[in-house]
This record gives sequence, structure tokens and C-alpha cells, in this order.
Amino acid sequence: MKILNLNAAFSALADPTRRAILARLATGEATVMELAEPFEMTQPAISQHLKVLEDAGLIVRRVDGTKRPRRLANAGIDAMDQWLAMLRKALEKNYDRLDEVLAGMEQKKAQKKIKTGEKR
Amino acid sequence: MKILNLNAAFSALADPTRRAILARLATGEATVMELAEPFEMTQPAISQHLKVLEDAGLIVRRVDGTKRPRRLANAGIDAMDQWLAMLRKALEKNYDRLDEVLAGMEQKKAQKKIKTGEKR
DNA sequence: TATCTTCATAACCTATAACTTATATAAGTA
DNA sequence: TACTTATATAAGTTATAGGTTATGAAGATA
Repeated sequence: MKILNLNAAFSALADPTRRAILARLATGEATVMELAEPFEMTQPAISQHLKVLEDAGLIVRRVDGTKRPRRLANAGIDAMDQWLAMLRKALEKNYDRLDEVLAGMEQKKAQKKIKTGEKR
Repeated sequence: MKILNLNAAFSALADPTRRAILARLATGEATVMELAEPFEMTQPAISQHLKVLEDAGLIVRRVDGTKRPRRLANAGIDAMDQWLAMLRKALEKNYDRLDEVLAGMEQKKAQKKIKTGEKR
């Protein structure tokens, strides 16, 4: 479930249409029609994107007559934040050690020819 | 290019194998064989995952004889962090206003029947 | 030199993502 | 009641993601 959430959350954000929808929702609640308006896609396409975002815990739905306004939720964002924090911490740690590590490698490889610059 | 990076970065993290690879790299540099070892996949599959991660700016490659050790990079993470920060800020702002907004809505809809609890 | 190791790449297969059109449902309106 | 609006869902299509096997290339080693 944790894993499923991360899969869903990250893959939800991988689509530019869905990021645009979230950016719009960052300015406040909006209905499906309002969300669909800026796009060239059909309304069902937007509804499907919204389902993906909802399943990922990134938005929630409210009922207002025939309308279903969406707004941002934080479950999905929290999950991603946690994971990215792990990576960032590792990067910082590795950066702290980078100088000594590189120094050690240079020394170790000093006798061997170091081929650099692969083509691809 | 910014957009492409975000697409690539988020969709790279959407795959659990790739997240596991990054988690492993968070403990330090590793070769392709070392990265492949814990998985049931073939080596080419891992190489392809590594290409995805590299294209997303999440890892970099070093040359050491026939080996190509990978380590974490921060370009991709920075891009995602920025984007998520926007969402988080919006969530906080909306949360600040939530009480008044909800109050306003309740008042506005007071006369109308509010049907709650959709089935699906 | 011949062989082994490490890795990348190409070609192929299959499941799924992201659309479409068609249609259903529920609430608002005349 | 009949019509319209707002939305969801199903079914079909096409591109792509993620795996496989086969193979190649470059460096290490005997």
C-alpha cells in the first residue's frame, strides 16, 4: 500500500496534463469542466486524469449538485516528500565525502590509463 | 527541456525497481552487476533502467576499466523538489483559508439538499 | 593471442497508459 | 415532464514501457 501509493503518486506527476491540472488546483478548487477548459482533450480524458490523481491521493472530490469540484490533497505529496528526502539526505552525505572518495580513487587508479569520454 | 526533465524524473521514480536502485545508490556508488544482483531481472533490464535514471538526471556514470559505476546526481531531484514545493505551498495556503471557505460553502448550500456518499 | 568479464544495444513481445466515441446517470431548469 | 448540464464509465485504438534473448565491443587476464 505504501509502495502502491508511491508508484501511483510519482506516475501521476509524470504526465504534464496532470501537472497542469494540479497547478490549476493550486490556485483553488475547480470543477471538471473548469479543469477541462484549457485543454484540447475531451471531457472524459480529463475525468480519467482526475481519477488517476485521486487514486494517487493528490486530490479529493466534493459533491455540489451535479458538480464534483476537486481540490488538492496532501497524502500523495507527503509520501513523495518522504522518499525524496531520503535521496536528498544521501546526496548531501555523499557530497560531504566526495572529496576524500575522489582523492582515494585517483590515487588507486593512478597507474592505470583512465579512458574518458564515451561517445554515447 | 524543463518539462521534459520533469516528465522523465517523475516517471523514473514511478517504477519500484528504479526506486530500489536509487535506494541502493544512496548507500554509495555501485556497478551494474552489483546493482543487478538483488533483482530477478536480467542485466540488460537493469541497464535499461539505469539509462532511464540517467536521462532523468538522477544518476551519473563514471568509467573504471570495463566497469561503469553509477552514483546519485541531484539535477532530477532538484527539479522535482521545486515542483513539489509549489504544490506544498498551495496546500498550506489553501489549508489556512479552509475554515472560512468551508463556512462560506456551508452557508451558501444551506437550503439545498447535500447528497453525500457516492458509491464509487 | 585467446578467453573471460562487464556492460550496452537491438529486436522482439506483451501489458498498460492515454486517448477517442458512445452512452448512462443524476441534478438543475423550463 | 421534457430538456439540458455535469460528470462518469465502457469499449476500442495506438503508442510506449518494461521485460526477454541474442549479440557486440572494450578492457582485464591467462
